[in-house]
Amino acid sequence: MLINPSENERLDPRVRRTRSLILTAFEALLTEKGFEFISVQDVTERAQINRATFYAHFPDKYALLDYFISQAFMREMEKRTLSACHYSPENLRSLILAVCDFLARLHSDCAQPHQQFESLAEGTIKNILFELLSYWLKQSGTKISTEIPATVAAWAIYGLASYYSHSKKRPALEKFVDEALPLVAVNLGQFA
Amino acid sequence: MLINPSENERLDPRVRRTRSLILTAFEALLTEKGFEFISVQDVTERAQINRATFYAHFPDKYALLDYFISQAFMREMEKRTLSACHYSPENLRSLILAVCDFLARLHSDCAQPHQQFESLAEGTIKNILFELLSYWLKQSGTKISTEIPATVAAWAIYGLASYYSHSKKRPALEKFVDEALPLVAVNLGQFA
DNA sequence: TCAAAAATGTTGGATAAGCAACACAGGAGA
DNA sequence: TCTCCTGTGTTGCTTATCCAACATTTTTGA
Repeated sequence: MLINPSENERLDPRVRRTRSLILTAFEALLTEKGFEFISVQDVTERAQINRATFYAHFPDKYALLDYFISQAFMREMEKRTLSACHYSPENLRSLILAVCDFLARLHSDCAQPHQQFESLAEGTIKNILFELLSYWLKQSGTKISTEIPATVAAWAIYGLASYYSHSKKRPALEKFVDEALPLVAVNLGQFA
Repeated sequence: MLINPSENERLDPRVRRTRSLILTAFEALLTEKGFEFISVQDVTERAQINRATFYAHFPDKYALLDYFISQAFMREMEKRTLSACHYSPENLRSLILAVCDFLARLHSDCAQPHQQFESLAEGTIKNILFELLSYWLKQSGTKISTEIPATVAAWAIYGLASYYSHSKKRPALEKFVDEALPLVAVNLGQFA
């Protein structure tokens, strides 16, 4: 529901190709040097596209990062079949697992994740989480506004994942999540 | 000399990309099914380009095969530094080795190399050989026309490679070439 | 043998990508 | 300070690609 697969398919093939070239180049550069050291020129040279073409798709490199994170995160959620779903404790558990996993991998894949990079990623991911949780809650036909509980849960989940992915010696993921799950579930369960 | 590297670089980036997409798709299809079973649609679908775009580059799939073989063969010759060169017995030996190698690999990489495929490839490769040998002979400033000796040698070399690549149990390549070399060398040596 | 389906080439008009040039902003170094 | 250099956005114009539609052939299979 968050992703519209047909939208992507009915896009002009040239647009699809260009975006994909940009994303691939950007991903490679992220593993090589920090986000702050990547210039638009770097990306366009690596992607073998014209610089003007880049600006036809993204206002600047920050928008590209946002798009990159969104794509990667949503693809991950799709893979775990969480996007077209509803609330349940099991689904919530899978979701938290997925976010922890994603964030941990993001940090290990990207060279020197710096402050700027982190906070941009955080905003993007929390937005998607908020949308997803709102969707879940609306599915269960609650009469109350979903905004508050979705916000609380989105922040809580991201906080857990951030804590997990930054821990020096990461605890066993499953155990960590099982311990944290009830705290988030109690906030959502009463609305769903 | 046979290849003009700058020509490829000053090409429109979109053209380079499209050709490369077509070649990659075609190569993959060749390993999967025989040339005769590959349609233009197959290629354009795999390459994710419009069918009309294909026809803007190649008149039909036979022209594509020609281009494909030329590219691959010339790249192979470039790699062995035979293209910008002159005649000498050692160079001739390397050349024969390269052709045998190329043809043998071509036959093992492509699914069911059929009659049509073979004769098209043969024509393309012999043309390139002819150009290369002519260039070699002209380098040595001979006064006599290079056409006859270049033709004889091109056919002889291709014949050797064809024989080699079709033999049931292929003899040791080096030994095979060393045995054949003098026969070709005697035809070229007197003109260079 | 015949009709349906699939592949081939071609066309005109729409659109994305490329290019060269520009003004501008920041940083490095003399 | 001044200049040089590199990166940023933007623009008008050109060109390659896309698309939908069409008439033909070729293949299929009933």
